[in-house]
Amino acid sequence: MVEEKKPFQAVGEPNFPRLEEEVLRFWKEHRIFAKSDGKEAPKGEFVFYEGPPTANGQPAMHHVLARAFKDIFPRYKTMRGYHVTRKGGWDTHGLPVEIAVEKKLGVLGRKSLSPEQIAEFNQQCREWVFANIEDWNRFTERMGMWLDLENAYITYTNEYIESVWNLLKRMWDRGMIVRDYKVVPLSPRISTTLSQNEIADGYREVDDPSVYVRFPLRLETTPKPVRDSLEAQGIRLEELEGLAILVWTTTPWTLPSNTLAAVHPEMDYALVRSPSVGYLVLASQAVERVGALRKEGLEVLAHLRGAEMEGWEYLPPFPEVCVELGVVRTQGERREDGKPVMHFIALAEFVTAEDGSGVAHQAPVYGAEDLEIARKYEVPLLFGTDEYGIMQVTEERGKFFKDADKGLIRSLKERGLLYHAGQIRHRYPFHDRTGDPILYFAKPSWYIKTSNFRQELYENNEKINWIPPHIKHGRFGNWLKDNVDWAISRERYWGTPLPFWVSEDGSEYICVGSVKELSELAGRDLSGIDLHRPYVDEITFVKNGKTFRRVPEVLDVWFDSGAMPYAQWHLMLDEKGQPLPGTEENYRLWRRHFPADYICEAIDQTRGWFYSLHAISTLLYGEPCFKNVICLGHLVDEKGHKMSKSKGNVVEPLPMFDKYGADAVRWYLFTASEPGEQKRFSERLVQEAQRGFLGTLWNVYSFFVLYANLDRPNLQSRPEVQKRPEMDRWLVARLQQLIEQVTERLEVYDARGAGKALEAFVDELSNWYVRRNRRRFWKNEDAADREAAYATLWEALVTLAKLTAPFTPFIAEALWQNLVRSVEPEAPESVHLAEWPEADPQLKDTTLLTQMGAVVRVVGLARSARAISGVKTRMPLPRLLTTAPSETEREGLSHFADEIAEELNVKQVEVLELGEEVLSYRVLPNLPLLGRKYGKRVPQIRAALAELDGRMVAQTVKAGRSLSLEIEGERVVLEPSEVLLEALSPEGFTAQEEEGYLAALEVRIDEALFLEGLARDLIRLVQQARKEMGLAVSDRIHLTYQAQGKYAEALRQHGSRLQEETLALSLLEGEPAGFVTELSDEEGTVRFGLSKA
RNA sequence: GGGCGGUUAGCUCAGCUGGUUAGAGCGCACGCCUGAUAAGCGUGAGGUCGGUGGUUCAAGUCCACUACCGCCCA
Repeated sequence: MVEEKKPFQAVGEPNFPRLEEEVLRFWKEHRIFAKSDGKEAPKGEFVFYEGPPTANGQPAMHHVLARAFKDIFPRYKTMRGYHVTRKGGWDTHGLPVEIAVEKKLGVLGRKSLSPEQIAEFNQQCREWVFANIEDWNRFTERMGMWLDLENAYITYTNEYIESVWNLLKRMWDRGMIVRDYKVVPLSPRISTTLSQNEIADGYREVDDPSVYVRFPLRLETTPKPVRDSLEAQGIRLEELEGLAILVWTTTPWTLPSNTLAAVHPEMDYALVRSPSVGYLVLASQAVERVGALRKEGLEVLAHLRGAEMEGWEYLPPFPEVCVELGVVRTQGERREDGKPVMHFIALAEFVTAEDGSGVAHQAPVYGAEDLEIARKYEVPLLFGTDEYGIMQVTEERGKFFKDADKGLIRSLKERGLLYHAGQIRHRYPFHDRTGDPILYFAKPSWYIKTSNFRQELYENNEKINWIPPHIKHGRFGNWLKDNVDWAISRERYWGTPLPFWVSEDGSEYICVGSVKELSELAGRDLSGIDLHRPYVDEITFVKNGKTFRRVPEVLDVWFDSGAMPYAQWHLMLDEKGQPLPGTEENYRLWRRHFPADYICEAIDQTRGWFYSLHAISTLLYGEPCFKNVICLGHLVDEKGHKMSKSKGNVVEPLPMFDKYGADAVRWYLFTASEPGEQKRFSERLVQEAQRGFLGTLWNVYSFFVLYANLDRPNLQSRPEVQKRPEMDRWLVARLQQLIEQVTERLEVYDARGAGKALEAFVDELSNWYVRRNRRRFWKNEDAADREAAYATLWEALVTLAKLTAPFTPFIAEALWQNLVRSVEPEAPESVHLAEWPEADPQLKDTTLLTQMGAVVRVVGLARSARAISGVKTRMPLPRLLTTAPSETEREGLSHFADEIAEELNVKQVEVLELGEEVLSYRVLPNLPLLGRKYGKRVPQIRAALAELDGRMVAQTVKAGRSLSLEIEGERVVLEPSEVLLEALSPEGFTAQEEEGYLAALEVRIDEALFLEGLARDLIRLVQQARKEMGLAVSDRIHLTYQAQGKYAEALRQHGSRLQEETLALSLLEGEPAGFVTELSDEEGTVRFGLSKA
């Protein structure tokens, strides 16, 4: 006999990693991703932007997190009938690449590389960028992320760069780009700009000078508020000969560059008399501390508010410097409007009096905050050093800046300006490669005037849906509110060159917006040229009789990535916003993919990609370029520590995939915590996810296949839902509910909420539906009932395959292939080509759902009661009394009384109506209702209710009558809905009660029940033996036995039941033959002999 | 120094607009089931909800202050 082919492929122990490899092979062979791309999309485009990672490092666990969230919604939307373009992208320029290459080459400063060296360096960068591209591609694919890697945009390509130039040109034309100074951290000597990252590790504790200097005030310029204030305090200005403001600094070498002295507008300042140096102004808070430095008492004569002193002029410590540097012609020169050019008191919020005198020396060349203030007061810059940190002024000229401190302090002393020179210990950054202290230095820089668009940036942000919501007005909103101009230039090599050409005399600039434009300027065709340095540097041209050269800087890489909505399609527009000739198709592609419906990255991108995207689109288009954004929290280790290579707590993704499967990792990441929260990650947690959700789902699936292969149900034509048993109709209703929940959650980008709904369903499916219905799948002679059961479970599993497809694409595919493709040859080739299920409201029987809810709840209570009683489940109990708070639920309990009885092994289930004899009740106020109505009287009402006879209240409520109470002489009438009744455990039962649900077991075991229990013991004994013999579940047997005592009696009464359960064709008393098993205890002894029929 | 987030059971996390006895999973202990079986299920113990003060009939939830942890910025 030829064995018939099984309807379904046998399902064994789950091996998720192997399953995933098979699914990957299937996808590849059948080009499923490409087919999903070509699938009909009646709902149009759902726009997704891939935030480009840099591929120069290894993909790590946090990339799995981002990629999982980037994958789930496009998959979902595709199933819902959208088309999703999943164009990959790579960020290729910038510092991380340069640093990696520098390390590799072992070069240090690159202050002045020759063009040949730049060419070589950039070539290395270009190669290095994709050092790990293979790993990235393999990893992306392996984790089940569908991304078009073949057509990925790459930021270093000429097309991309040209689009970036085009964007810059359009900003340039609108006057959005300016050149200004920016304070950057330099490594002096090599004069190389460092990044924050490079200096972050370089902080050291050092002793630096702490110097208090007198800046003599020019009394003739005393502001009126100061005059008035002093007068009111009885001080005459004329008497304050030699009055000086006391300024503090830790960088004496910057004193020659002083242009302002800053005070806090709200702070209180004191006018004091020093026995040693005369009149001084300093922060009141600092008076005692500063006096102590010179071991003298400072006598406070008057108080001034910081704001009053604004504009008060002083004589700087090195007044000759400003003339020497040619910034002004004479000392004390004034501007056309009569105001001083520099050297006056300014207001600044950042000033404190914690250290120093509460008056901050301002040398704007050497501090970012100082530069801000200088801009505000329109004060010029005094460059006391060059960009290598060499002093250019004073007698210390030619010295390294740090070495100038001593001489300058001596000089201050000679000039009679020094109040005190000491030392302070603080943290200061050093460049660890040169060992030099960092020099903060104002360098000319290119800016985009984003601060002019603060309002627009903020308003456009209002249109974006942020997940989690607090980012919108928190981290991102605040950042926009305090927006400062975007510094876009970098003195680097590997980046998009700034397309700005400057005339030789520095007076004219030209921004180039395309290769074609550059060709025209240069008078030759440049279409083949590499748009990187050094090649673009070599292009010069003459216009209006002047030779133009490119400025040396390259572009901030964040501009590269923020330009991807346009540059990924090589968008090229003219000044009117129309596509340049020949780029119409690019334009069309861009329009179709702008703005994005959804993007997702980790929280560190608020100031990175999220910002650059937002800034560019707001400035050029006046609208946001993404509508929904998930901002992921960081991944940390199990102890909440950052994962880092040095700590050795990094969890590699690929080994996790190989051990537990990508689905398990994905599931964990989706459901572990809110996406915006920091997530603790460890192998153990992934394992938990695998065992919990995926394992249970797999179990149900394998259960189905096991029995379906035996029974061969007809799944092509399934019985109508209305004609199926109630239990099936319940599962169908529950399934509709699930579809609604998952869909609703995914619509609002809540993967976790959807996942939780799936978990709850799978748990109920396994531990309620399958558990309760096992018998219907095994040896069920009732064909209609059996077919209904298979149909229902099959539908549930198929629907689950679809609902889980976006989350766990592999296991979903495995289910689909095995369950659907064999039954419905017309079905889509892959679950990922299937349509998202729609809930059928007709099938969602809410009454049934409520009733089954009560059943499950009561069963739980009864299990608890049984555990307390100590009587094991195998022993039948005569009766369960039960009730629930609502009429509907009580009906449900009656309706499913047989299910409950069987589940709990009780003979009878009795549902008690409200107010029945055996029940007593706790009477509680319905607080949400009563609280609003009675306020302060709630505690009294509560107390009064507790006094009442519960059964009487129950009867009143049952009759729909209101309840009358007497509270402190006043009558209070409560509606039936305003009180809650909770049934209490009746006397003489082992019971559990909770919120109105009750399960009370009658623990009384008579002879008949006892024998029945013993019979179940015997059944179990034989079943165990069958298993030990290695029989198949369908094998028939013959039984022989010898029994004494109660067991003999149990067999007499329940022998046929035993035969039925154990598939025994005969049960004969006699010498046990074949496989022998026995049992002996105080109830008697029994020996069985089993032989295969 | 500023901004944002977090702090709930041994661990990982829920807890909607304030409302009855604060939940889940894992772990632990105990038990059940035995034709989903080298699986499955249940029950139980375990929490002063970081702290203090306030608002309220009622606070894990709202307000103020504060401590600690994390991230970002300076």
